[in-house]
Amino acid sequence: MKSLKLSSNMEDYLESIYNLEKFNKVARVKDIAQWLQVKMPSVSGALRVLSRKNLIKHERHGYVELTASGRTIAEQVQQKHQDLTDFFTGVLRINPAQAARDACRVEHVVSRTTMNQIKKFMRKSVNQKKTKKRKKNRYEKKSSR
Amino acid sequence: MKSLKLSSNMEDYLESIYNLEKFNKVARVKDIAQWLQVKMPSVSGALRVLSRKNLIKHERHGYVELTASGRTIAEQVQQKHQDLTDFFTGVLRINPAQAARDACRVEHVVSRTTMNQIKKFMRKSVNQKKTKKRKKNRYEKKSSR
DNA sequence: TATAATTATTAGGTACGCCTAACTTCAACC
DNA sequence: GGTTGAAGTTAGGCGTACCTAATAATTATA
Repeated sequence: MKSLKLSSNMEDYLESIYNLEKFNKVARVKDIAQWLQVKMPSVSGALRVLSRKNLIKHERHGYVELTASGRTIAEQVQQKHQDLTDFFTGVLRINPAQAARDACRVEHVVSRTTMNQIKKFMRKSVNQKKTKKRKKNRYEKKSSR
Repeated sequence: MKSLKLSSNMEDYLESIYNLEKFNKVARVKDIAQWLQVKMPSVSGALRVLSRKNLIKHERHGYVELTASGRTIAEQVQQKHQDLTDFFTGVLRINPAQAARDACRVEHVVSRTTMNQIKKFMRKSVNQKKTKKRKKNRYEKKSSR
């Protein structure tokens, strides 16, 4: 590994490789470009940087693969993405498309502290909803008799 | 005005000028640099850009002033900042310092839609708290008799 | 297997945003 | 009124991240 802190953009590249490996089995330059809405030369450049940091393995004209450390980072970003999306749709009632767009940008700038509180909040609000549901059901049963 | 969409960085410059005008009466290059943790030449460069977009007025070696349209943008960003900070501290229970840091970064990437839902959510949760408080108070009175 | 189409890379250029070093302007003080 | 220190600017350079155009490698097809 070279430097520690990764730019938002490099995180995006890792995340897209992670997703492509998951959905397409393999990640290719063209697919990464399409996923991130950039041109292929931009991907080539980024892959060189990520290779030097030992976050991916990439041989000329070959598939792109995450290394163990690359995967770890990708999973962390991906997890933030998922948690933020859930929070935006489930708590803030934002439509899924917009929630995904916001998550994509927020995931790179939000602190660990805040992510933890978001998750804590969601656990709490899930419990509250369950309680409400139980109450509501009881009420409905009563009134339907 | 030249182009419409402003970069995060330029928004930061506007916001800092806005805050300095508010707290120091006037905004100077040196203070902006200090506020944003950059060097003075970076500020000079940014001010040239903002001038060309008619968002600030700035004469060589003089104070920096927001124009009407610059002020409008600065206020919008500042408002987002405030709302996010309130949300982070009030709803997510994040400590003020961390909340401010997160707000600084999130304010540039979060959508209008999401900001609106955040505000809606806060209004709702304020009402719930009031209700809870009323209930609690009633309960306390009862049990203290 | 030669050719065509697709995929990937390299070369070179742009924009942004930061920096240091060197210079200018301003204000304050002797 | 000249000197000096602080504030501000300009010049020039660096890193990131994108692009187009040209070239190379690979894969598919006739």
